[in-house]
Amino acid sequence: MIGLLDCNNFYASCERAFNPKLEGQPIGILSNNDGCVIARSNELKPYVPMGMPAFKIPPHIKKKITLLSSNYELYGDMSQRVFSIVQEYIYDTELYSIDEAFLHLQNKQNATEYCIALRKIIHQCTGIPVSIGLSLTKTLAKIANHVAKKNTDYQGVYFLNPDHPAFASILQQFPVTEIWGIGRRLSVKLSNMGIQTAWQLRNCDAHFLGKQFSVVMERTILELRGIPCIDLEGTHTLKKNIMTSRSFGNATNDFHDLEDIVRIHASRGAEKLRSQHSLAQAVLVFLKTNRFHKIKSQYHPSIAIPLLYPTSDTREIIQAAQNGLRRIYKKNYLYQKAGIMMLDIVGQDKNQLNIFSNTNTDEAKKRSEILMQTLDNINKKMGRNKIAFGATKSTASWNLKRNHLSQRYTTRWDELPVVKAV
DNA sequence: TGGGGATGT
DNA sequence: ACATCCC
Repeated sequence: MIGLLDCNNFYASCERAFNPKLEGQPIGILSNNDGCVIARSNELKPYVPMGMPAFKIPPHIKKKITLLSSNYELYGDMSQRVFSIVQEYIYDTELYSIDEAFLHLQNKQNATEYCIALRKIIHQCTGIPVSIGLSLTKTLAKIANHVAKKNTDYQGVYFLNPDHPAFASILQQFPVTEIWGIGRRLSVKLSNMGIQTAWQLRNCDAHFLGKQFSVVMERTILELRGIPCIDLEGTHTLKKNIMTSRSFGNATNDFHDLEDIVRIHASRGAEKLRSQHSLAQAVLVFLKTNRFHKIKSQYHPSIAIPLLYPTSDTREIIQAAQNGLRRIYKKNYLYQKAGIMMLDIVGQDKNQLNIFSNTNTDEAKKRSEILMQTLDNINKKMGRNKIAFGATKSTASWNLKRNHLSQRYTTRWDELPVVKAV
């Protein structure tokens, strides 16, 4: 039995857990740089569609609602609290996103009751409401989760049983657009073929549509029939690419700004590599101008710099990234975004010696490992970027815009919630 | 007017 | 070296 646990309106619920005044209010959380609405409380949903840019919200609506900058430090910590409880009660879990986890439930008989109890504990300990969908496959568990959220009769847990008579009618009412793995583009194509509901897709020729679209489509159809094709992924599955990027608060064409930015992303990328015990064989650097400025000329360059040997050493990754930056930078453009990607990732055991390199001797390799480990340990203990390569002004104009940030209630001593006894 | 991925051509 | 698709 597969479960999908999903926190309800997660970001909004995190804000409410520490600010009860927001209870029952229409609130929205904004993306980085206070750009788009990326999370909404139920009360906001009728007024503001998902993903709407903040500047497009009509003023008379804006007056009546609360918009907050995203506070990932808070959400990340609350996420850990929720899932550490989940993992106390369920051994086999896959953390799928900041607010979702797939669960593998051994005992089919009492799964629903067990999940109802788990849900209560999570709410009691964290203040976060969650919904749990149960079924035979991940794709069906996702649908079950929608049912659990929509229908208040179920106490937040619903078991979608393919053998139950209700199964067909639930899938008949479920639009293809909302199926996990079917997005806007695909649902338009399916709609043109006359396929509009999950039930219709379930009854299609999986092999034929697999050829027409992709293996992903084929698996989705089989999963809709209750045949598991997508396993739970353990923490051991290595990422094949690692990207870190960010849009700027203000566009810039200053080369030194871009060097700072690329260095920060390269350091972060190297950290991510080390945290999954892998090495990259190439680093890709990219820049982007603002794609919404139709009039100004656009430039979206990228370049992949091969590394001499697989590495996760911050210094070498920074070197490569800055070489790449130098080669793609042109001063006549205003850049809005920059980032790096780690490519051709391999396991740490692939760190073979290279006879052509005097920086990859056994001795140098050991020293690099010790240095990086020390760096990671200090930053883990003292806070991200406590120790870094090169200094960066914290007032730089390209820094994130976050004008409506709430307190980081759970991770900063000076931002703890204050209780007043009257 | 977001960030992070996988996969296709 | 992109482009497309998805969450």
